[in-house]
Amino acid sequence: MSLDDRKLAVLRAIVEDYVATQEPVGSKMLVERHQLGVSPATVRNDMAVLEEEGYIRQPHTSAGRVPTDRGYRLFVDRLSRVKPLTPAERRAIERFLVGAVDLDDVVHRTVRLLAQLTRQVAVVQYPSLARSSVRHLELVPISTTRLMLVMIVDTGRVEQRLVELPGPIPPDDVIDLRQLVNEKLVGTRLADTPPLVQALVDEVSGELRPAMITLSTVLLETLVERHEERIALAGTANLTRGGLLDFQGSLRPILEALEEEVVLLKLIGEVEPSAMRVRIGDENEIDNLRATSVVSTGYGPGVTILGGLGVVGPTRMDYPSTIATVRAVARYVGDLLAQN
Amino acid sequence: MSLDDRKLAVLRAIVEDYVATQEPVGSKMLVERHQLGVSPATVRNDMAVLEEEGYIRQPHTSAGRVPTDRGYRLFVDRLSRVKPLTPAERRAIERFLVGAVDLDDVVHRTVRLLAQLTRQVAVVQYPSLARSSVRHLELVPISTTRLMLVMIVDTGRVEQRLVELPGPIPPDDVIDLRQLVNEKLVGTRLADTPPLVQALVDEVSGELRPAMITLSTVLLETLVERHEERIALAGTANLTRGGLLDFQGSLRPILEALEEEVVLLKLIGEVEPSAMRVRIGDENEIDNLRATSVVSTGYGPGVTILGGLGVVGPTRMDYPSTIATVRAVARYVGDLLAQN
DNA sequence: TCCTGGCACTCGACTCTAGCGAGTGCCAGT
DNA sequence: ACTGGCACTCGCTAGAGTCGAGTGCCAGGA
Repeated sequence: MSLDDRKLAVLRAIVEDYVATQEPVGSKMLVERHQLGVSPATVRNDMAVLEEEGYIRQPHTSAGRVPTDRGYRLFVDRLSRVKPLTPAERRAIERFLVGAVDLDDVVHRTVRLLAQLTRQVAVVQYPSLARSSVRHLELVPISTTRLMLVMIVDTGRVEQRLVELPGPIPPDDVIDLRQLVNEKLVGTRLADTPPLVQALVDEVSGELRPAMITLSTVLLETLVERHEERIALAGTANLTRGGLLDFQGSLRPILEALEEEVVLLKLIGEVEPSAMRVRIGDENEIDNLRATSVVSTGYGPGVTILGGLGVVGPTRMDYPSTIATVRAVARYVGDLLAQN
Repeated sequence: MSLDDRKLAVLRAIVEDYVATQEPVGSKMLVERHQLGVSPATVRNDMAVLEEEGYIRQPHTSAGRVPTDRGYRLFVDRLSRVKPLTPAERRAIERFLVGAVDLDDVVHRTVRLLAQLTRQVAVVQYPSLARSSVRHLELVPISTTRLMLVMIVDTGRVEQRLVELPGPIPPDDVIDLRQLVNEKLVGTRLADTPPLVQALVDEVSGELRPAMITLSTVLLETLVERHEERIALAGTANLTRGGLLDFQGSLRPILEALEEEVVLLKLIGEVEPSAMRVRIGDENEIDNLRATSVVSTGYGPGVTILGGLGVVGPTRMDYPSTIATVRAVARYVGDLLAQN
């Protein structure tokens, strides 16, 4: 059975009112606040149908209705238009991000901005290494048997790792090594480097070889195995808004989930290019976040995706605004990084 | 009026019981659980005195007593011995920190370890730049007018900044610049570099000079002005332990405070070498943390201090254990970094 | 066929009262 | 100086009563 237009309008009204007031909404209130053109009794009948279909539910008999996850889903998919940002918000984004001096700074400012604008928990992934390319590799001798490998990628990220060599190595050899790896690897995307690193080892012979083998191991580790994804988080204090009404009293599982980088990456990491992803309540794979909704997207210059960002909040959130804000911030950050 | 031994014993018992049970403790319970050798009535008299002196208070007439901040202070200063760690804890520390591959890894593991052992919010400052010394400076050309400055310090931290040159610069000049700054600055403590940087500028003449001036500005900024302190945080979920009893229901101000790096630095930054600092409730300078206690200390190899670390929890915390754990972790991390 | 006004009913939220009991302060006695 | 006894306080809990928002259903009307 499909829902007619009025029923959809009723659902929309319920979602909007509930998001605004945070209280179950009844038929009378509804006709008062929205011009539905029908009587409360009619609305009640519609509500009964909506409830049967699983879009809304009653917290207890004889209280108003509350949207279910399914109701929010329908609302997001078919009943809402993305709200355009206010000029003030637009200005806030620019003001906040102008003047960032390095990548760390950009990411930190972004995550705080997002938390502030949406009044929710914001998550921003650093540009993913796998999708970046090598700009420069530096080898700094620490002692005769130890090097520090510093890798600079085109998004501005810098990774370092200690290399324990199998034996002492003269300074000149370090210079040779540096030149070799730079020649072969600079400019390539990190996802494409593993075979090149292998080729590099095969090419080298003589006394440099053992050092190169060790170095290549560390390189591969840095590039691929330990996927060095980094994440910034802000706005956890926003979880306490609305008292204990959201999240039925226990912030615990949510805070726990937000501390796991792996979990966060899962939340905002697997993004289809430039698409918004909205996960409502039970749709989340992570059990601890079944009481929340996650709005996320990828960012990057043009169609390239460097990383993900998004917000986590109560299922009872203002989806149109949140989606608009997340999208706008993602676009802005993407462009900003493109200027690099 | 000074307190006799029994009154102190009573205070100690009250603190211990309250920390354990989280409930106001009455005279009867007290004599049952601790061998005080006197009757409840006597204890009541002692309690009356302790209350008059401001060490304990009654939540309401005819409930048990609860320690005040002042009571905890006396307890920490004079009534408790630092509890030695259990072998299990000691093992946990080693197991957790062995196998850290780089500085980031060390800090992350440390902060999680600390949060887990104390079951509170843990804060760890990255080794302070000011107290480290330069190991290597690298200049990577990004374009003809842009360089990336990468500074590696002896604690393993790596900082990068973009340098916008006043005009194009040939590759050879970059090499000269690199050599110059490395010659002069490698090995010096960052706190001592500003005059050296100045001297460097004065020494250079010719076409290199404008580039060197810009570079020196960025260097000084990185070294001093933007004090690039970094902080890691973990265990915020522990704030929700004990339901809403601690922090009288509102985590908000605490979460807000913990999101401010400046605030965190103030908390654990200004440490006297190897001394433990305990701030109880109202003793905290930060208003949002007046309901919490902070246990912190510095860490570093030997007597050198590289940074601070500590935990934030309810005033009602197990001070002896917490202090022991914080101290042990600080020592261990200090030694670990010394091996670098 | 669809909508509406009316009506009886449900049930959570709030208020009020009474009783319980842990805990206290005080006092007289040892 | 300590103790046992006693009257008192007051938060907590349980139960009863009331209120009212909101519902489902039904009969009548467009």
